[in-house]
Amino acid sequence: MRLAGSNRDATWTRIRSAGVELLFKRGYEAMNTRQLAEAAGLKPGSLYYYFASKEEFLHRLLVDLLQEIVDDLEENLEGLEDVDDRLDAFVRVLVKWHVQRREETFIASIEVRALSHDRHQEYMALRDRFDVTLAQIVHDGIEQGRYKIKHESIARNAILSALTAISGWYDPKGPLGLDDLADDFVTLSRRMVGSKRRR
Amino acid sequence: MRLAGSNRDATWTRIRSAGVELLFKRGYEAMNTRQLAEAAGLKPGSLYYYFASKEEFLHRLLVDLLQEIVDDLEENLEGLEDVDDRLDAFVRVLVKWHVQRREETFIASIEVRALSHDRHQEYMALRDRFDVTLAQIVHDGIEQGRYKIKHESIARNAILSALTAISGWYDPKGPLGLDDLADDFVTLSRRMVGSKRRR
Amino acid sequence: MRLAGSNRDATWTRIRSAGVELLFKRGYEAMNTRQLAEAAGLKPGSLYYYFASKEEFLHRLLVDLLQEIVDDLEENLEGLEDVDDRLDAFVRVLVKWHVQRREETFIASIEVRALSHDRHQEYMALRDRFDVTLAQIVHDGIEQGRYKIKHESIARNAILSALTAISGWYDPKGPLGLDDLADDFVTLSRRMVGSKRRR
Amino acid sequence: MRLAGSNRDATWTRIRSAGVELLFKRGYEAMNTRQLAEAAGLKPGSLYYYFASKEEFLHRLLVDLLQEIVDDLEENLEGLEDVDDRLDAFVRVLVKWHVQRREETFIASIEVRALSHDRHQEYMALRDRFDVTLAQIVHDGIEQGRYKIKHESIARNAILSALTAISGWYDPKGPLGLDDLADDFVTLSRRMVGSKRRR
DNA sequence: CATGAATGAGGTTTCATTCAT
DNA sequence: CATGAATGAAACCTCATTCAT
Repeated sequence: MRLAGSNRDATWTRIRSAGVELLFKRGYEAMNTRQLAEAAGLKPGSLYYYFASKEEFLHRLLVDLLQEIVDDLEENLEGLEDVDDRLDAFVRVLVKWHVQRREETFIASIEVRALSHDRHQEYMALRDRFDVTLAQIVHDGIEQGRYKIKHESIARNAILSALTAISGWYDPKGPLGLDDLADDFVTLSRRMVGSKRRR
Repeated sequence: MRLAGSNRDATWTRIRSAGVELLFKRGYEAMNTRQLAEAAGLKPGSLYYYFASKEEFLHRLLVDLLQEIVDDLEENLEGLEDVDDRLDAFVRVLVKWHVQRREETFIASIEVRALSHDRHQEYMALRDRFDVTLAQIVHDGIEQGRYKIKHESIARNAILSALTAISGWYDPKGPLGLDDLADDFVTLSRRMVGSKRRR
Repeated sequence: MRLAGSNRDATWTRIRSAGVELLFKRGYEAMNTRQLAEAAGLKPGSLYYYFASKEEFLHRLLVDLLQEIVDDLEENLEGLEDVDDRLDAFVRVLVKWHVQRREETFIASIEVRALSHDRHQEYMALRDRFDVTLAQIVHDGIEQGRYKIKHESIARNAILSALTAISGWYDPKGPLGLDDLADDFVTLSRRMVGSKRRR
Repeated sequence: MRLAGSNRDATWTRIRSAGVELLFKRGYEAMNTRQLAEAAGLKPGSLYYYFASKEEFLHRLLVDLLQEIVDDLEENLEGLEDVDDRLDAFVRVLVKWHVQRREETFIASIEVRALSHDRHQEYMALRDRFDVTLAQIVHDGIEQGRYKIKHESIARNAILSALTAISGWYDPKGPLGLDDLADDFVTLSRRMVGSKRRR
């Protein structure tokens, strides 16, 4: 039966945020739909009015988030020509997402493995846009004689993994704020690629 | 009955390496004891002569590995006084382990969450030795005016996560060898801390 | 809210024919009310303005159909005295229904089991009229020395099951038409009871 | 844990016969694995040590039975040249199976629909051997001028469905024995195809 | 040591049905 | 009449683990 005042969007929001919390705390396999339902104030079966399967739920979370990040990234890089400007923007955007949407980015970094083959592929196709973007920046920097690196892929992976790891160690209740991280990561990244720019 | 020629150690070795492969490919929750037994050439029930529970198995894997790394690390740092020498050694040891024991280090990076509270604590206590060691190096470097860093914890976490992420992206069938990674990571780390040393 | 132009009878007709199709293709247990609602252009909850339960829906379908057949049968036998005439009429009526209302008769032949005890009884009481009618014909034929049969019940069941099985194998897109089946089944039935009549 | 004296084959036999009874009484969709387990003296999960899924269980039952029938049929037709002899043998074998393994043949006649596409196909491929065999007999009889039939497919389907329907109406506690049915069905079949042979 | 047989707890998912709107 | 939101019961199945043999 229908509870007075219940409504699709509000319920979905409850399910989503309960899901994020559970996934963050316990992980995909350890979280179960009973917990999710309870946290969202529903009975287990009712969840399936909002998603087709537990895995689809995870997938939607991950893809939606990634899409938001990719969009934001492209928007922020739009119009920037200088490689250092582009590197800075890239780093700042990623730091921001890993700090502000820490739980979700953490889930994404770990639970991609839980996706079925097809959904994994779809996710990865989107995720590749990150790597490609960074690869282009690094590559251009080198060609222009602005960056100095032995193996591009190593530097690129090091930068990217340092960024994505933020959600694993950052403590929002600690002394460091978003700006601290963004500034420092900009510095670290410039140093890693051997850029001359300091300010 | 007992298979001819089978003995405790040989069987344990089979279980262990089958477990590593399964944990690497599927993850702890997705791996089940049936698969493990089959891959080790046993029936499920027989596993329990070698461990008390699935979780204990994982724990042993992780702790044994970590102990080996910690031992190796301390051995390699032994006697080194200069911060740059110490940083180099730290980086080289970690790169080596994440390349040579790629699967196990990858498992460790992800499956710590599956450990029960107590075992998690125990593991983390040991793991902290890494951080403390690196923290000391970075701190000394700054005090000696050799390194230049705004927030130590940020740089430290960035270095450590770039190192531990290696097992996630490194492809042993690719063109890069251990030395390539070790050399490059030494360079990257020096740059990150702002060291002047170049060779 | 209410769709323009929708009215009780038209909607019921849609539900009924959607139900027949689904029951024919999937069977009672495999058909669900979501599919039924969708095929009828409604939401699941709305179905309950047209029936009290899924089982009642099935029951109504089966009983209504059976009643139509029984009525038709009695009408067609009305006034026929000769056993061969009566047998012919009996066979022709049943063939006609199993060809023209193939889906419904097929459903009836299989899904009676899904009815609750009481409804099953009610259905079977009506269904018995078939058997009784045929039994009477066969019995009279034997008494009159027109038919030659060892065990009446065997012949009766054989005839009846051959007739009801038509809806299981008849292909309306195949070469055989209603008349082909009716004529042949008349012949077959006469032969089975050992009637001398040939035309 | 293991109950004293339990053993694979004996348990499977219990599951199988419990399954046959339940499928006969309730049908595939209405029977559930809890009932099956209980009737077999097991807990539900233990069933899956004996089959991979409920559907696979049904499939195995049906295919095993069908294979036995087909084998028996071919054995009994072996060496028979005369069409009437062949028809007689065909009928006697089918009557025997539908009387002696009444429950299983009944299940088969109804629950084929519950099989998934692939398993349905496999089953049907085997089942076709019946039809082909009977078709050949009827066809030969006609060519030899021994049988007289208008549309072969109609007669063939009528004979086959009368035979398979036996398991639906035959009451083993009633007055009719296997021989009564076999003899009568031989007579009925000969009459249906218009054979001259009487004894 | 190892196996074969089974358990028990829990997992995800399905579905007929209800009822406020 | 119809929908939208949810329920509750039950379905099939998985799996770490136990223990007699």
